[in-house]
Amino acid sequence: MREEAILEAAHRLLAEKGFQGMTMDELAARVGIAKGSLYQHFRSKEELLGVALVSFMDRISEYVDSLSPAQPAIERLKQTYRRALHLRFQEGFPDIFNAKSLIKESLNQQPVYAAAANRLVKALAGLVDAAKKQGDVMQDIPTEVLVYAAIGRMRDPELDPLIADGRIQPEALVEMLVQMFLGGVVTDWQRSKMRRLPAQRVSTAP
Amino acid sequence: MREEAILEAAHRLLAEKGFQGMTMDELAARVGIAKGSLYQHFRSKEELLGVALVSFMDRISEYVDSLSPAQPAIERLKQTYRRALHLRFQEGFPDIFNAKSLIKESLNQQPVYAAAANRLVKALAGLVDAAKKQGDVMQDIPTEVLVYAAIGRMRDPELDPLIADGRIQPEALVEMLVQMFLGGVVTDWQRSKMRRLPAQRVSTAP
DNA sequence: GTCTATACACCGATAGAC
DNA sequence: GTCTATCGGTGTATAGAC
Repeated sequence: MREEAILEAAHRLLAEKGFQGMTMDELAARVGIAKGSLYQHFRSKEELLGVALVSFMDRISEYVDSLSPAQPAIERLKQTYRRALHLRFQEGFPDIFNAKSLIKESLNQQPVYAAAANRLVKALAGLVDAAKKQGDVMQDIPTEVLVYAAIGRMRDPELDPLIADGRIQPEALVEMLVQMFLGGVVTDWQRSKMRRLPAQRVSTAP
Repeated sequence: MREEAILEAAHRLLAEKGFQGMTMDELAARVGIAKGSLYQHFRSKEELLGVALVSFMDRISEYVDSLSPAQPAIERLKQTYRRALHLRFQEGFPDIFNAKSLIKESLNQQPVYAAAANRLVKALAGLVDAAKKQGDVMQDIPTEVLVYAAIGRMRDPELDPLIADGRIQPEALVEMLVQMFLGGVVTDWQRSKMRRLPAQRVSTAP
């Protein structure tokens, strides 16, 4: 399908340059069609962004759903994080949630986008909640904070210099990131000194 | 000084919309001067970006230098992270290192930018190395990976939805982020099961 | 559906008066 | 130095032929 080719090119371009940096000219050139033809498939650049993000988020949601529930949730969480990091280093990872962005409003007006975002957050929250119940994730950080932090860590654009300059291999970096996210950076001794956080509530989505 | 006002407005605008999204029209409007006048202080938008990032990075570097060396390095690291998070929630946190960006080259051609970036990385690396020597930070993650991860976590744009929707207070979130970055998210029991990483080397900067 | 051509708006940067 | 006015280039979107 032609639209799939457009979406894949858009996905890469979005990860590279962001929404503002991606131009319809360059996108058309990469796909190998005329710029005007893009508008036969998508009504606007913003709609194109929405559809591209949906297809990307669905890939992760489907991956979560594909994992066997027999596995401990913490393992599924770890696998999902690894999977997202591999996607990120292979193809890039677009800016899925950008609250302050100029385009947030137009994205939220696209029902398919809102649905896909909700599905992804729910899938990850399910993993986190299950891992908490199984005693593998700390209780004192609210699930929603963990979920958004996890999504942020899948993207982590600040790590690009290390990769781009060839100073570390992506495979090695993936395992370090897994350990940092799940286990933190301090030693056991130092960790035992950290005090528990007071219970905090996160209000539900508006 | 007029230039300080421009830089402060630019700093906020960059954090909100990024380099591409910031326009000289809007910047001039926020400062309250005409667009043409901007070019009396900065030769181009790219130069303006460079100077704005320098002043921002220097604030963090100076904060690190201001901390008493009598304190354990892990405490100084924690304080620096808290300080950066407060900056981030109050004023925003610009995209300091964006390797894939279109403007990376022009930034690296500005000696003041390269010097400030180097100073910031060195300051944080000093803290991390000292904390490692004092036995408070795990040895099996290279210092440079920790430094870039820390910078990324100071920015963490994916957390904005929680704040923007008023679902959690920034002060509460700061402490959660500190705990997550330093201590990770898993329980003690689960953490004891994580295997140590093989020793990895990160090659020096080119 | 795909193309070329073009309309229309915006943005970075400059010119020139005050 | 600051202003207004404007140039040149670029980007989104559309029109119309094939």
